[in-house]
Amino acid sequence: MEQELERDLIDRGVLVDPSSARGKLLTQAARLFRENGYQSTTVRDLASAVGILSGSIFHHYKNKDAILKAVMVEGIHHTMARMRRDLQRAQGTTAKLRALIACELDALNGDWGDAMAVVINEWRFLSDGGQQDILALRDEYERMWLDLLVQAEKERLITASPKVLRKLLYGAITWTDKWFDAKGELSSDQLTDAVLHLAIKPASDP
Amino acid sequence: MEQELERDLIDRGVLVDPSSARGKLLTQAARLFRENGYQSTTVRDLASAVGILSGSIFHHYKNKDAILKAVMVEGIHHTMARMRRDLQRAQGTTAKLRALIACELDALNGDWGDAMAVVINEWRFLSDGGQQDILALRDEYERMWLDLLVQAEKERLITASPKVLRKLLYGAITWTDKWFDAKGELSSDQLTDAVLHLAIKPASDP
Amino acid sequence: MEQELERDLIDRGVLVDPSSARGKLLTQAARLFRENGYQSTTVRDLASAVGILSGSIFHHYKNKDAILKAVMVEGIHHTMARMRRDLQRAQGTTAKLRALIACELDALNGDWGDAMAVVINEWRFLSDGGQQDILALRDEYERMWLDLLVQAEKERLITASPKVLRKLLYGAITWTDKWFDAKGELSSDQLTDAVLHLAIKPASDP
Amino acid sequence: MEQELERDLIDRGVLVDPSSARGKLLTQAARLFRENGYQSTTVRDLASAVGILSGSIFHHYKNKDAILKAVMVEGIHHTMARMRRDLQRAQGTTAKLRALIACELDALNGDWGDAMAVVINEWRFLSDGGQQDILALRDEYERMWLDLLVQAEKERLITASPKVLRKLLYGAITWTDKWFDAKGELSSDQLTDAVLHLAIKPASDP
DNA sequence: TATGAATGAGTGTTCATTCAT
DNA sequence: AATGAATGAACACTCATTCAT
Repeated sequence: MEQELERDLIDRGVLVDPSSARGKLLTQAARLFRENGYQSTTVRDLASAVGILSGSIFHHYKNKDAILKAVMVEGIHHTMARMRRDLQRAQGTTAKLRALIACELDALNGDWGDAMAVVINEWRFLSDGGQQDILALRDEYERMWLDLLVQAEKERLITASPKVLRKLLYGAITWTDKWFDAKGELSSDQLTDAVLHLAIKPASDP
Repeated sequence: MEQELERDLIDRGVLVDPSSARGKLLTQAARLFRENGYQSTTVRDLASAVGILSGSIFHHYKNKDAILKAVMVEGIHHTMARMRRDLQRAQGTTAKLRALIACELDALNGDWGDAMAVVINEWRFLSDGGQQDILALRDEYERMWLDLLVQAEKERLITASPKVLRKLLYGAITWTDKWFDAKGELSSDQLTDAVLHLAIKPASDP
Repeated sequence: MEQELERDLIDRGVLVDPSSARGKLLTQAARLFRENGYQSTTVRDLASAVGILSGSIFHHYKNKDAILKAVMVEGIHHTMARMRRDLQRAQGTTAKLRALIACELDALNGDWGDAMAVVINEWRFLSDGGQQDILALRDEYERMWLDLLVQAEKERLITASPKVLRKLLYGAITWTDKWFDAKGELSSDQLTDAVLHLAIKPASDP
Repeated sequence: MEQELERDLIDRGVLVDPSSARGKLLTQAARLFRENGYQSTTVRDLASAVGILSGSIFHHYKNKDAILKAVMVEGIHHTMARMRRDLQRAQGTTAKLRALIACELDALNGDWGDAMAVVINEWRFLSDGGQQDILALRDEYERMWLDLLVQAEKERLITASPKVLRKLLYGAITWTDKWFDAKGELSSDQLTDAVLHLAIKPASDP
């Protein structure tokens, strides 16, 4: 199911084929950037992770910054594609909100979790130019959230302002990267519910 | 009032006098580490920010890592002192919870906001030894939060588990560093309330 | 003849080809270390002596210590190869002893004299790890001396204990590095005889 | 006995009083220079060894080079004084030669051994000016040896030329610093005899 | 004499990037 | 595409020396 989604994006040229040389490089870069940070990961580290020499990296990407940007673009595209699909499938505002939260949480844990973690944690190391280029993508991404929260506000599901709530939720969700362990006591579903209930209080029993 | 608190800590040797050479260095280091990140801030940057030459830095601190650690220790000590005081002043669990949230939010905006932001964002760049040393301090800090949330759970003010809720709140609060502007439309008080209501449902109108 | 010996060692990978980049670096390093000492020779000195920039040094050797170690290994290997060959050629204990003395004296004056002088004079600047690695080589080297001196003792050619005599001879021989001039009045042969007669009383006239 | 010799030299202003501040500094400098080498010993090391701060060193000596020179001057003066005395006491050329050897060996092991070891091992780190100044002292020292060896040659006690023999003996003797242990199996007396027999072969039994 | 903060040139080392092969 | 030697600017850190107090 997930693979279908990916295949489609690759075929349309949005994502890089992960079995290609560039794709392998991106996968390893995402992993290394997440594990050690962008600045602590050397071009040599990247090269040796994919089995080539450092000089060869620059046949694939102009410079290190371009690799960081490419990792981020992959991460955002992938997450957005899933969000669009899951949003459509869910019925009702609360269900849709739960879907978005689940997507964003899973984005940090699933196959493309490395890339999305890089978007969040290494953002400030992306060059100004790179940030500009990606900002449009992020705006589109955020609009999906805001539109839904505005709807939730109309339905009086939430009390805080959509903009503020979104940012608080974003912080809470992205920080899970630092502490949540999918194999621990707390399940992904329980975590999703916990986050959902930050925004929406469960209907009290009468 | 705030200054009294600080003066006391300085006199007791917990904090460095900010008017001393070491103090000035720490203040500037906190600012630069926050603005540009630990790794992107060079020792020469630090030196020129306090008007000395790079070699002189090492008369005050053994190495760059020691400066990072000192900044963090300052930040945590300062925040903890305020938390202890405000916790005592507040009456009732809800008020105490609001006090902790306010402290943590202010910790990122007040005079020592730079240092506290460094604790959060540059943690992984601190050497293993440094992390060990500070961990005890952080534990003490987190215990204040957990004890209060456990109490809130007993009083059925919160529904999520204290541990999970603390981490979600921590993420939401620390992320404000990236978007909240004290001079913007949203006041500090309003932000504090918004965070409080992530944890506690506002009392319903009778 | 000497060149054959060298060529063989290079082909077997024991020695570095002196016409390669690494080899040139080693030759110059040996010379500079001998002339100015290890600590007084900067990496920049080494680089400029072979016509590259300082950063490029580290493509060939991990660090400065590795260069020192490599110089020493070259020196010892070269000297040992000559000692083995000349020992085999000489007939009789006295002739063999003279051969060893000549080898050790020449080791400080010939093409690889710089490297051997570095072994003697810069030993204490080699890292502990490096010393460990080379110690095995030195042991092998010293065993050749000791075995011969033990034989000489059996034949009553020498009176002092082999161990003590070896050390006294070692000091006398290596110190020639500081005063002996091959182009001076005293010839190499005469010097060799002088050292030989420290150990062995010249045959009395009948 | 030894102390009388020292006291006399101190009173005549040749040596520095070891109980004075300068004297303590020199004693510690000799020890540190011997143990770690001149270049590896920092001015801070010297200062902390005598319990002062680094800046204060320069009230006693103009610079680090002056300390090295002072250590060497002490060492040579002390050794020469002993050599003069013991030479006078000994009767006969062989006895005198044995006395000189004993003096030079003891110079490396006795109270002033550190200083004399520094003369030998750190010589090349002394500035050119410093070397010039000390050379006269060393010449005087060496003349005592040469005069005696010339006499020994006349008496046909030795076969090698006095100049060459002196240098070979110097090498053999100074190298003992690296291996001889006064508490080991070999006694000082035995070592002295061993060195003596490098120069003079014991009369063979008829 | 002693202090200790400051100097400033210098050290070994790193690393993204280039380029002839 | 890939190599790998070379670049060169930058880095954290060292240390003999100075000097106002």
